[in-house]
Amino acid sequence: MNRLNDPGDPPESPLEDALMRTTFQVAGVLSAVGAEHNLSLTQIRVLGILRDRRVRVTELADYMGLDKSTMSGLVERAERRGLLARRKNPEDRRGVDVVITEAGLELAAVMYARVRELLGPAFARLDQPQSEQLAALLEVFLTPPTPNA
Amino acid sequence: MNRLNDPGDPPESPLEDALMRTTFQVAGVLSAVGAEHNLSLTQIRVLGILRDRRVRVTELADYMGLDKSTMSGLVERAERRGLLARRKNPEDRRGVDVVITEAGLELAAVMYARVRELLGPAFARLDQPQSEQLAALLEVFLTPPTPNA
DNA sequence: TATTGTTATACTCTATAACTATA
DNA sequence: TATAGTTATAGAGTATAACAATA
Repeated sequence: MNRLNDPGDPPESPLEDALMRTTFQVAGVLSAVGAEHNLSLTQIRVLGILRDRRVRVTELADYMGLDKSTMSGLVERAERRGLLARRKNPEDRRGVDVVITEAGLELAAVMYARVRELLGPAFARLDQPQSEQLAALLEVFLTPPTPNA
Repeated sequence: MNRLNDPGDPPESPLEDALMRTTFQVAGVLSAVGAEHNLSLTQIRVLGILRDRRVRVTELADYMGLDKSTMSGLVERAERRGLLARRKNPEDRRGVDVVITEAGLELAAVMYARVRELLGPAFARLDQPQSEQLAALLEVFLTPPTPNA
């Protein structure tokens, strides 16, 4: 919006601006839903990733851009709550696989349904062709880098 | 368009899916850029908001969906680093306004430029009409609720 | 009485460094 | 030697509860 210092500071484009606001809005909804279940945004993402995958601790840490020690703690606390479990990796005896439990799956389903509910009004402002187009454009935007949950 | 409880766990729509991934991607870039300067995503957002506004502690907390005590701590740590400052509110002697400093503005500019740099390749995959269309569709999506930074 | 902001407390999240057990 | 994971530590982020100052 405003540019107090100009040097090498290109004005934000409408797209950049909209993208930032969208990010904070969606992240805000995710955080709010997580808070209803005492889960952080990070934990929500972990559950989301593990819904259909069994991954090793380090793999998960790299995937999310966190240190392995951070992931150790995240897994430990989620395991204590019965949402995840650790399994020995059958091929590498150093390795630990992380899997989601039934309770974890159920909680993930509840939360993602709630996210859909909260985001519903925003989605409702787009008609079918617009939704498809937005999804398609976001896919282009996302294409190669950083696969996410 | 929204499926609340459909016990069979409604499949995510392509749009929902793309939106989640976009959120985590952009948030990831913001976090990474913040990490280069020892700033959290939250602090980045605070700086972003204060770039063109002077707001009270509680107002800022409500705006970001955080408790006022949390905001107190955030402001305190950012102030200690010289990025923000507290000012007495002239109209209400209980009130404290938070303002960004010159150093804070400079750091914000540096970080947002870096974000643009990192997101550049993704933007580059969209031609001009596509960029405009994506921005327009996101605006529709964002329209009424939760104003953000 | 109600509101504004801070502080005390108790967690979670996070990275760094050091450690172990494998490989 | 190198990698996988854990633990110890320290600091930031977060909410709840209690508080002082002001309204």
